[in-house]
Amino acid sequence: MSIYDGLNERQLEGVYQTEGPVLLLAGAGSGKTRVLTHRIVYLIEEKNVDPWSIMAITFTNKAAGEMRERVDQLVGYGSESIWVSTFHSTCVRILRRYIDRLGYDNNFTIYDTDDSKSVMKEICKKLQIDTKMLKERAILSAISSAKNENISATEFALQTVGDYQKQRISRAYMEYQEALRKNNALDFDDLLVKTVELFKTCPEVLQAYQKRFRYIMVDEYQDTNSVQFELIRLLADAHHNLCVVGDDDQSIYKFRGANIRNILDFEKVYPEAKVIKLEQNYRSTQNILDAANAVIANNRGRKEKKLWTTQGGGSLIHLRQFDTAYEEAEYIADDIAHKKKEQVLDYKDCAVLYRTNAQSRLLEERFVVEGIPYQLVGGVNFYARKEIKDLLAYLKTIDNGKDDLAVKRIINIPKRGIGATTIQKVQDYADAHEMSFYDALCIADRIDSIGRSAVKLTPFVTMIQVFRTKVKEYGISGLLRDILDTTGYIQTLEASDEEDAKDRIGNIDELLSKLVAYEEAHEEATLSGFLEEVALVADIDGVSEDDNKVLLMTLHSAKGLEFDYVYLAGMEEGLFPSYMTITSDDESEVEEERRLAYVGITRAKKDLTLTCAKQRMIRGETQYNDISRFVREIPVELLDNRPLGRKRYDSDFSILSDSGMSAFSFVERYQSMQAEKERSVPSGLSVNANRYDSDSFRSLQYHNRDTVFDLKKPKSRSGDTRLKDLYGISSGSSGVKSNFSGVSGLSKGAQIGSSSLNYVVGDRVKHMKYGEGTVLKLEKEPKDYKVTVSFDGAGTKIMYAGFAKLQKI
DNA sequence: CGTACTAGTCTTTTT
DNA sequence: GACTAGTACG
Repeated sequence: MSIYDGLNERQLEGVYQTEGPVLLLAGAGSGKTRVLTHRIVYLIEEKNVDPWSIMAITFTNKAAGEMRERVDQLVGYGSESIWVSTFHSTCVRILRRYIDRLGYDNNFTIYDTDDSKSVMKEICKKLQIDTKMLKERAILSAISSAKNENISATEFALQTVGDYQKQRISRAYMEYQEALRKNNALDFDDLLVKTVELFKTCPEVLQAYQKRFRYIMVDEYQDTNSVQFELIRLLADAHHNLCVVGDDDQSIYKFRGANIRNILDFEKVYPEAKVIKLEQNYRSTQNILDAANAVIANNRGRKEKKLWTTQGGGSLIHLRQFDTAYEEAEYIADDIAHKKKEQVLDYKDCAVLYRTNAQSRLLEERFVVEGIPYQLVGGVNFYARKEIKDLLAYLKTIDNGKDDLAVKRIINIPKRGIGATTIQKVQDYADAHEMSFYDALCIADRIDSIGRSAVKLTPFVTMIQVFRTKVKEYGISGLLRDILDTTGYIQTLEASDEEDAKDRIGNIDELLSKLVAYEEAHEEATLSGFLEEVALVADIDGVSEDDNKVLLMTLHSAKGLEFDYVYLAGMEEGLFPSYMTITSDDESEVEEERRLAYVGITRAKKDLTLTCAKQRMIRGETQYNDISRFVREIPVELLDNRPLGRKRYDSDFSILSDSGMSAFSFVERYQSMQAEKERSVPSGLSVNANRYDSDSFRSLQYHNRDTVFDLKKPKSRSGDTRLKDLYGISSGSSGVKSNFSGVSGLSKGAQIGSSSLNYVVGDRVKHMKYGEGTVLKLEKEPKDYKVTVSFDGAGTKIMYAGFAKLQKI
């Protein structure tokens, strides 16, 4: 009995085809990881390939660890010398050795998005870029896109002729790279770009790696960007033993530069490539696969694939719609709790997936209430928290004095009475003498302009120096303890009346344990090593299968994972697909969302539940969204529309009714109701309303939370009576300003705004985010008008007129 | 120099 | 609604 017996013919083909370029088109759940691990085992055991000359690139550290583990189980030796890691980690490893050849120090620091933003902020100030017109974020994302295409600052500059905006970005790009170089720092994209640059400028380095890596494998190939492709191409150039594994239907990272052409055009770049399709699915039931196939079939320009399984149909896909997002969360929590009680499932078999991180809050609250253990993946990164960033900045300063950003972050934390003016003076001096900020600090007593403030700076510098000398004695965890003691960071936190001081201290404890764990795992635990690991962790990396917890995460984070029970929450137009993509001119954006839906559906092994809410609060705004088009793309016979066994859900909307009404008849009914409403509202009514200052507005929103709107039974009929008669406000032809009294209970009083409603029911209007739409309804609220608009792209929304800032068109 | 409050922005997804 | 940057004031 051989270890390859369990593989099907196609999979074996992928295992045995070790030489030359191979494209493994692997549908979801088709066992691609199995092929990859067995391929590695085959290379080592049957082909006597030295594990040292095998490189495998995965998408996350977690995947890398799992692959190594699996190979370990099969081979039992040598797996530790296989180079398995992510693109970013791979590059860091190479750059740590050779980046001095590009004029950086080998102990460079890695900047996260926050760090980059701080740098960019200063640059904008320096270049006098009005960040209202051109946001730091926008500049950074332009730079990032350029880097993903391997376009350097100099090359970028060449493409800007005649485009003023681009020229500004180009200047900023130049300055940004210069600042990073000065700080001896690289951002995420630089890790890739600089490695490619290194290979191109130092052929001997490239050759050394080419010689070493005789077999290269890349997982999740559909999500590689142009630089990553370039990197792989360079590395594989000597032996051409490149095996890429991916699924074009699961390409979901276009927004960060992934180039789907990499996988679609693989055969063009490598005409001799062997293409193997894996279509047999070992993960899900036929019903789930049918749903996934049906949804993804709506995309164009894909490599035709159809997943199949020998498993039976399985249970139908559950579809539930609720009045509010609260009820949605309640249902999911209840359902899991119920099934757990019945011993149908264990917590760890479940995952709740959603489109946006913001959706996690309600779910979390509900899980807490019901006492269901859960783990949240993503959201605010642990290492992005303030207290953690502070302490990391200490470590960075001690590790790399050139990192001005880190030094400036902590120089006055905890408070040392060093203010912005002093910092600016030191910076000016550093600029004038072309030295780092920290070096200028060291000689602060000799800088005239600083004067008496130097007394405050010297102890800081001394402290850092002492840390540097002591780190060798007590190791890195000892260093952190010393930092905490010496600075009194925790005491300061305790003394502050901040509510979450306890949480923060808890986080610090966690950081400390992470340091200890790092020391235990690495014989030569260095500060740089730890900081690097920290910079490159993905949220998902912290997830362990041993914990018996329900996982909550975004669809993006769920890629590559599988669960018996999957809940896809928030299946609503405008949320998923997001209004950004619906309103975009680029049609391919909705296709990317559809791929995301495909990823979500195919995570489920046994049971899939789709939920949505009629009403949902997003960024303080109540939205009413239609059921997602992706749900409608699922053949109705795959969906259950029966009520659950428990009474309380029977009253859920019509899809749950005994009448056997399907989701589609629900949608139809919903639409006809919309149309009905449109007809019943009088037209030709023009109203001038007042706008309120932000104070009154806040209370409006608050009020809004407690109000349950119901599209079926409008609370107030804006129907037959003219608004002005009803509410005693003057109305008239558009453009006439009017006051309206009778607003009470507002602390600052409702100021009479200058804007007015110049649209009426039936008018076409434009919204900043949702684009164009038709006004369906205007309702008077105590403090503002509630406007119902059916947007062409983004569905129907109810919003407050004062907030929505609708333009008549 | 430190604070407390205000106004503005925002997120769709992340190595 | 949540968070952050900016500002006015002590």
